[in-house]
Amino acid sequence: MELKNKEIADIFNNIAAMLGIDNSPSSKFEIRAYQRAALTIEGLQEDLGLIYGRGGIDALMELPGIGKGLAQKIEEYLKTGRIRKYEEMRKKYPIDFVELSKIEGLGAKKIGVLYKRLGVKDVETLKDALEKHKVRELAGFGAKSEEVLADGIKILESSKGRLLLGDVLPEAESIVSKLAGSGLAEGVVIAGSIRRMRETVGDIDILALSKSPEKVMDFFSGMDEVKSIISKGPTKTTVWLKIGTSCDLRVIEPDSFGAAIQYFTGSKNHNIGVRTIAVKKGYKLNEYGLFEKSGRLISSLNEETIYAKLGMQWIPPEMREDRGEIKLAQEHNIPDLIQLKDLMGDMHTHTKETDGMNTLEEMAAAAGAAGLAYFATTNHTKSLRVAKGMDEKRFEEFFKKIDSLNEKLGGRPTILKGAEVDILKDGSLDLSRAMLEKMDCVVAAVHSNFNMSYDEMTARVRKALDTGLVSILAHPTGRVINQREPYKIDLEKVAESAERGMVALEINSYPSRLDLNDTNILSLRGYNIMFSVDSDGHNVSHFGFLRYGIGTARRGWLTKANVINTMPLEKVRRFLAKKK
DNA sequence: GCCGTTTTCGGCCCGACTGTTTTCAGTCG
Repeated sequence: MELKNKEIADIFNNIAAMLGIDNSPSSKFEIRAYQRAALTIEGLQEDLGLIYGRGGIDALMELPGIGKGLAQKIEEYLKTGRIRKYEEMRKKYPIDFVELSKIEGLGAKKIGVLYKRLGVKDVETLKDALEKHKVRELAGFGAKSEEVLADGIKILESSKGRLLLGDVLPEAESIVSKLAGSGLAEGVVIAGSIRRMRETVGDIDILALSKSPEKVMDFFSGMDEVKSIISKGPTKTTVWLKIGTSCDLRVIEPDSFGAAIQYFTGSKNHNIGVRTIAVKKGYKLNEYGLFEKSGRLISSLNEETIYAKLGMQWIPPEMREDRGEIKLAQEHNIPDLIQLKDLMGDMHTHTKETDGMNTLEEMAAAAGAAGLAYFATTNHTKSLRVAKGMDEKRFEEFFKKIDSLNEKLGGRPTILKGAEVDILKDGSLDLSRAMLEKMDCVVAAVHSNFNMSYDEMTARVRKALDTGLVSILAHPTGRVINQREPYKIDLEKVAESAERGMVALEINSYPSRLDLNDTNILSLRGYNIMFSVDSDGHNVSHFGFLRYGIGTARRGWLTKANVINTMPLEKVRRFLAKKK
């Protein structure tokens, strides 16, 4: 997330917490408004400063849950670096709510009591109070509370925050398959942010259908993956996993499947939107079904019917972020999103010749096994010395190998000749024009001098695209999740060049990249540009990353027609040759 | 503080689990 966005979301969450302590009845909904806005901002990833720069207060007010009051507070923060109302409130409660709230079981009310009675304002002062056993003396707290809080602090300190989808999804699938194999459940599925294919995951949500919930919960809480049990009941159990995240299991009657999976998939703001529509129609929607006021069940078995009874089209999970999809579903204009099976090729892969782990032959076999009809090998170029980047001579040699292997394979799959050519500091490309013109697929990327100004970086990349030699711009923002911020670049200006020069923008499927991300893609909807969903595979297993890139493309509302590597080989060759 | 096919006031999603309680508030998702 963009840094400013996190700061503003934290401030809104802090304000919500402070309002929560004071407990006036009218503030109940004000609290919810601040929390909802914070959630919206946390999910944005596009910089609020950019949005504000584009359209001012009005652009901010278009964001769901942000009205005039909050838009003005965001403006104040962007301009002055502070929000006066917040600083006033901080004088009364100088507490780090955001940090303290991360402790399981600790919310605004309890934090307020701990502050007023014991002066607790951050994790350190809480630890001190716990060690002196002062917490158990407070009304509403006991010895057990001290134990739970101490455990919560340990978990918080060992937690790494949100984990990569690419790390968590395989773990979730393993848990699901064990639960399904137990014979205790009729069905087990993944819900939550994993089903929505968010790039990072805060916890794992699993839904099981069973008529003997207690047995399922016993099996689940006893699994090898589990480190400790946070709470356990017949319909809901939460555990902490050894991989460093929590996992919720909800067990539900098979008849309620549709209502349950809809509810547990979220997002929270999407559900609030859908439930509000239900209320307006005089219904009630919960995880057990859609009901009339009288309590009569209208629908519960599948998601499609529930959305239909609310006058909506079914909404793919990846779109359920309260970003306009509810209105679209009411108008029956939900796009037919791209699917993994639509991919016919992969335009960005590496081999042992540079920093890949496998030979060309091994990569070809793996691409074929992954169901691809073609793939481009795009090794690094000479300037990238750490990756043993290749010069013109080595590319000539390597391409001879491709010719002979292509002959041998007879198109199963077809290997395209390419390079991931460095865009140098001055915007020139790291191979000769003559060499690049010989290639089927030129992927260009920035791998150095990340700290340029907004204008310099934008000009650098546009200069490269404007050569007419580039087929695809790889990982266009350069961000690496939890490691490196995106470099400063004007994607709209880049999109102008891409549109003019028939350059596809990459959705890099590497789990730590996923670049462009969903919000980048959505922000470029006004441009007539194509995308390329690529693995950036460095070994044979990395073709499996493509599902994460497809998830991101779906979160960006893309269809098959927006993505070049859904085309059959001859058609994609025409695109690469820049012929319409 | 947000929001509008009940539109500028008067509503605002809904249920499970826990600990400390004797009927519920706080927390979470």
